[in-house]
Formats: sequence, structure tokens, C-alpha cells
Amino acid sequence: MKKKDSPSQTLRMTRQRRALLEAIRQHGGHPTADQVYRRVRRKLPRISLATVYRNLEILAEHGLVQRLELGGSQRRFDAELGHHHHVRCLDCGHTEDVPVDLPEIVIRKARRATDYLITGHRLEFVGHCERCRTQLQGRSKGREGA
Amino acid sequence: MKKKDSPSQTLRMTRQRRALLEAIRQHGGHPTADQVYRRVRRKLPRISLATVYRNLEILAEHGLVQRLELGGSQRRFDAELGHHHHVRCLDCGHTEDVPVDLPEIVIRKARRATDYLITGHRLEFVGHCERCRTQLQGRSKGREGA
DNA sequence: CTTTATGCAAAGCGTTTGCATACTT
DNA sequence: AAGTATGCAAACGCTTTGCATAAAG
Repeated sequence: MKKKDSPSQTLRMTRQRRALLEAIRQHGGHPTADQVYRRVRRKLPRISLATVYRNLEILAEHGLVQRLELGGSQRRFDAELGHHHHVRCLDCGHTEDVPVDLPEIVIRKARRATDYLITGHRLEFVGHCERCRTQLQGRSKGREGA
Repeated sequence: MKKKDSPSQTLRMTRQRRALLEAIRQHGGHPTADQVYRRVRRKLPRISLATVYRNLEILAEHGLVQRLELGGSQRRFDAELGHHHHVRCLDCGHTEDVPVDLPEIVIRKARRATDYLITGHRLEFVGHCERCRTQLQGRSKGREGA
């Protein structure tokens, strides 16, 4: 279900990879591949979406970006490398960091409760962002800026 | 990003819906739409996959099954209605319940930390299941029974 | 009899892949 | 020069939709 190949030794620093890294850092949030694509096209208008997908994957394998597994239908990436958790808006899909940690005791309890070898966890809050609560009271759907 | 329509008042109990409910209950775990499809076909061989998707959605809206938002590329469902958390195997994708709760204090902390209106959360542990750890030591990939 | 659900096939969406060419090292 | 990475277009896997027919209330 997941790639296990080790990162190939040397990562060629191509123009597109540099630009991708810059784009994802500039974005600052949790962009989807498509959002990264749109942003990187400002610098490299001829870059292909396939290159974006391939390289986000590769940059993640090399630990230069983080691949997030959040709810919703699109994969997201993050320039921030540390382990952290998120809130996602059920209306517009916008996602932000939440500075909370899962207490060690919960992790210990989980380990005790299953025969899985637990290697990580993901905590995601869901709800409604400020913008959707006020601006779009109840009705209609929001959009998300790149 | 998500449907907000309220469940229509009356749910027609068609043969296929009854069978779907039975199939998902028999499965007992966290089947994907396709797994439900394969199982329900034992009883109704002519049922269409579209019907499965449509009705899992509808049954979820009516609160008869739970739609899970776990990692991985496929949506999963659950006959178990209560709020609970999961472990997922990174090798074979198999998912089980984990009887732990997120302490209230973490939720309160999250509420304080963001301006989202938090309405729920999802905690997913990841790791390696017993079967993949022993049987398939390191190499190769597992499969998942329906 | 009216309304909603079904099956089928086609479309949709995000992501991946094959291949000839261009670029890095 | 040797070996990758790129762009393009086509394929993919999962999910959704349009439509004529069938079934439920």
C-alpha cells in the first residue's frame, strides 16, 4: 500500500525541483499537488503536472517536504517537516496546523490494545473555519486560494 | 467539499439496501465500497456498483452505517456507529479499531488554539499488522480479504 | 399512479506511466 | 558521454452521473 524503496543516493537538483521546493515553501500552508502546480507555473510556465507529482513524491522520500495524509480526496504537502496535527474545514477544505500533541499515555494505551506495531499516528480535527462560518453562513460552498 | 443535504424523510427499503446493510454487517470490519460490492453480489448478483456507491452514501446520511475517512485511496464503511479510532497497516492496508479516546483536554486545547468551530476529530494510528510483521517479514506486499 | 431507485455505460477527477527528448553531472 | 528528468498524452483506479426502465409506497 505504500512505497518502501529507499531514496536513491543523489538527488539531482533540477530547475523544476528547486522551483517546486520554493513554491511549496512560499505557499506556507498545505497545498495540493495542483495548487503547487499552479504556483510553480509562475516561474516555470512549461512545467508539466506529471513532473509536479513525480517530484513532490521524490522530495518527500528525500525528506525535503512532508506528504500529508489528511481526509478529503486530494493529497497535500507541507514544507514544514516536523510532526504536527491539523484542523480541516468541512465546507471549504482549508487546513491549518493545530499545536496540540497526542499524550504519550494514549499512544501507550493504543500499543497495549492492539497487536500492530504502531509507528505513528495522525490526529485531525474537523469543523468549520472562521471564513465559512461568517461569510458563507450555512448556505453555499467556499473556495480555497492557492 | 461535503454534502450538507439533510436526509430525505423516508428511506425506501429496497432489496438492494437491505442486502447492503446485511453485507456490511456480515463483513464486520471496515470494507471499501468494492468489498461491499463483492459480498453483496453473493445475494444479488445483478446489483450495480453504482447502486452500491449511491446507497452506502445514503445509508450513511441516514445514520445506518458510518462512512470512515481513513488514509489510503479508498473510502471505507463501518456497520459500527459509535465514534471510535483506528490502526492501519502500512503494508497491507488492513484496518482495525483501537479502543482509545482522545482526552477531553486535548480537544479543549485544540478549540482554544484555533478559530475553527471544531465539530469532530479523527485519530488514526499507523504501523504494521501482526500478519505483515511475521509472515511477510520486510519484503513484499500483503493482500486483504473481503 | 407517482415518485424514487436501479442498472448500465459513460464521464469525472486526481494520480500514474510510457516514451522520445532534453538536461545534469 | 552516461544516466536521469522532463513534457506530453494516454492510461489508471475510484467515484459519480445521465438516462431509460423497474420497483416501492
